[in-house]
Amino acid sequence: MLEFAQAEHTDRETLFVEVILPLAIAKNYTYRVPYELNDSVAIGKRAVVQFGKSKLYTAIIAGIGKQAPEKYEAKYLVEILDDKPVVTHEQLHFWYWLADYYMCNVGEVMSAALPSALKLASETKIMLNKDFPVDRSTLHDKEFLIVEALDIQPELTVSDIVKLLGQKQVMPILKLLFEKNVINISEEVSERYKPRKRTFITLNPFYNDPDNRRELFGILEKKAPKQADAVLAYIKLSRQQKTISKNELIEESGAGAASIKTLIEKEVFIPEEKNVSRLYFEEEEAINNFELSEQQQEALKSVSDQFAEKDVVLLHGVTSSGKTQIYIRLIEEMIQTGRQVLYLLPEIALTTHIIERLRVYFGANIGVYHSRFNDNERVEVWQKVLNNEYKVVLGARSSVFLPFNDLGLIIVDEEHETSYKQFDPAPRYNARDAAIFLANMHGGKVLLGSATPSFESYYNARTHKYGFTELSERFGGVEMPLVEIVSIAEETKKKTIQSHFTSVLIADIQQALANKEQVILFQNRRGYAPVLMCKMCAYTPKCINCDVSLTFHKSSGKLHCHYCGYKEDSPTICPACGSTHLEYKGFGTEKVEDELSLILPDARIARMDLDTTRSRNSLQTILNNLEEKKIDILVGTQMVAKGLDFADVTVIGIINADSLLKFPDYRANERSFQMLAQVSGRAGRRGKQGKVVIQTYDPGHRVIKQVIENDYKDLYFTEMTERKSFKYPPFYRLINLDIKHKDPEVLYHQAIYLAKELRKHFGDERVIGPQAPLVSRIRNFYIQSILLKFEKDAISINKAKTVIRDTITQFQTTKLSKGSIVQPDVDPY
DNA sequence: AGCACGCCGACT
DNA sequence: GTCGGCGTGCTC
Repeated sequence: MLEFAQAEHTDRETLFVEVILPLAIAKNYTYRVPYELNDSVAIGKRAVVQFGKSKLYTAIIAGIGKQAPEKYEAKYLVEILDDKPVVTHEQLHFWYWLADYYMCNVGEVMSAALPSALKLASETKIMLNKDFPVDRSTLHDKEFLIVEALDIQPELTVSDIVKLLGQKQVMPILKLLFEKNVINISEEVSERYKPRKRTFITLNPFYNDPDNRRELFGILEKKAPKQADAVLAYIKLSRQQKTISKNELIEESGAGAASIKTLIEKEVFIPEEKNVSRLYFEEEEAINNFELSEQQQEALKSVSDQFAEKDVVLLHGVTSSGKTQIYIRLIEEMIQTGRQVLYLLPEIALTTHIIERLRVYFGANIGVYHSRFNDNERVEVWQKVLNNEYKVVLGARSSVFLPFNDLGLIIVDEEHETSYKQFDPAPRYNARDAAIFLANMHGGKVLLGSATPSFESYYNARTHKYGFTELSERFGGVEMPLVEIVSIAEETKKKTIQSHFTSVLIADIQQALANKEQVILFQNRRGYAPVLMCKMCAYTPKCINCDVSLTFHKSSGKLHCHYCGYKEDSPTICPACGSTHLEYKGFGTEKVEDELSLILPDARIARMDLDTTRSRNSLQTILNNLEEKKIDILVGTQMVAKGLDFADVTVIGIINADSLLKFPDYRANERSFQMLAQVSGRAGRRGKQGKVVIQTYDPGHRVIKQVIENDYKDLYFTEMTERKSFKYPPFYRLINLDIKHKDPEVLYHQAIYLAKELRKHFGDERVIGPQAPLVSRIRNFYIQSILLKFEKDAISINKAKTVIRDTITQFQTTKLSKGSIVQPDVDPY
């Protein structure tokens, strides 16, 4: 990779640098260093270079050499932006590894890794930073000129500024302006992270004194009994919990918001706005009660012990078992040794106040890195990590790209979360896997934590590649929910089932509603009915692009394709035979919602799926309504399974578990299991016993049994190693490809050709497809993936990559295709 | 990623 | 006869 060694040099020599450009190009380019910059060049610094006819880019110096290139005349680099490298040698190593592993260009990795403010290019947009009004008299002439121009035209590109100043060297000026907070650089219009605020109430310490308090009551009881109630309620609540929100107080006391407001004005109550989260309640409790239980202590010790031998340990802890507390102890230990810690969380979890809590705990040592932070903030974190000012970084997947010097520990929380994998632009990396490589590079350790570990991590743990530790009890005496399996077949026979709801489920829902508790119903299909079928000729409308049956949506009255979004009007007569006997088969969330409202007309029912949450704030609104108890029953798809914790949800109903159980491949089965376990884990909190009702035609199904017994640890493993009846046995790897073409015919031929090539190299049994699985994966004019069978050491994924790479290159030269080929992506599962 | 070059269809 | 579509190839 780094072909040039760092050169010893004097002023007189001509130096050449090899730079990484933030573009999807296959190789690095060499530039000539002007004499006066000889002393400034260093690996990891940013250089501004002209690439192509007129474009300027910020590149990273990846190597320095003295040899002039033979085949071409190297251009001079324009300028060096940094005094000190902004990218470390380790990072460069990491970039190259990532590019190789995920089959993309280093430039693409660079693009993903650097905050955009560090990547000034000619088309980069410059704006005034409105948050920081700056005293303009302190600006130099040229800076002033830029600021004035921005007054007239709020958005300028770097090229505009080049024209404005009549000079090529503008980057250093812009860099300075950025550092002075005068300008913003290319801030994406993405939604800014808005923490959710809630008002908390504390009693003025003045009234902690018994005499003062008595006096207060004396006055209030006569003049304002409602206010007296509020104060009493506060005192009552303060015995049970540490923090009291305004809403809780209103509810407990029966006094109105006005009374509380008056008390605040009288300075009896002191309000405080705090960021709160609706997600991950367990974290709050975890950090408030900081005594490790016996089981936690054992788990902590077990993790530490295993780190002596293993680089990675999987911590499997059921929902609410208090994994966070173990993380905190480990972080503390690591900081004491002076090494850095990276705490990875899935995107959504980061909006929580776990950040706040950890700040309290670790002070200014902790940094947060988040895609919804703006660029100024991101660059700030970058610099502080580089300067070793942050010992702990809490971040989403992109924080694996931060310039760590000495990473001792990476915690990957909710290790199974798919949001760790980046899908859309290359590099299509999984931060969990990248983290393992990263830690390894630094000689650090990785702790993977999850209540429902991913298949592959479980496998690695069971084969002793990873260490393994378990937390099987909920923390703080919270009971596991009761799980009841109800046979749909039996209730149908006894005629006790109404629509899709068994008598057991209805009874539980009614009980919950009577107790003013809430219910979540899970149905893993959106829309009204997934299939429309002609009763006469069995015709079903299919998507013109994707060849899957179209789902009927009652809300739009149309048939939708859930793969590509194609829509058409729902026919009233069969297009094939003209019959009017069309039948909706199966059911989705829309139908569940519809029919439940007939059975329970008084219940307030809401639906949460992709259709109801598409618009900007709708998800927020639904969650708020649920929390404020404006919703009694929430019907939803997988969305309801993810991290939603509400104290008053006591009943979870799984309308039809079978839709989760009959998937043909292990990976889908893994997901079903996780889904069931995650949904079930939501029932009951804070002293309330939860209940899970699973409706199924197949009560004896293994997966269901495992859920009841909470014994899924063996499930994965047995599925992987023993069961032969699965269509795709273990050790198959899904290799994600990204071959694009507008003509599905061409794609089809490419798919077949690719499979043929792979067969030639790996033998018939190892390659699945192309006909069934591979071709069915052609969607939206992409070949998305191919399945390969990997038996332990039999073939390396690298060989497969090489073959795929070669074959795909051939596509461009053979008559097979005129299509453009996008970088393939190997999914390391 | 941009951008130029070049080869084919539909227009003032 | 040209304008403009995008397929292809190159950028140090």
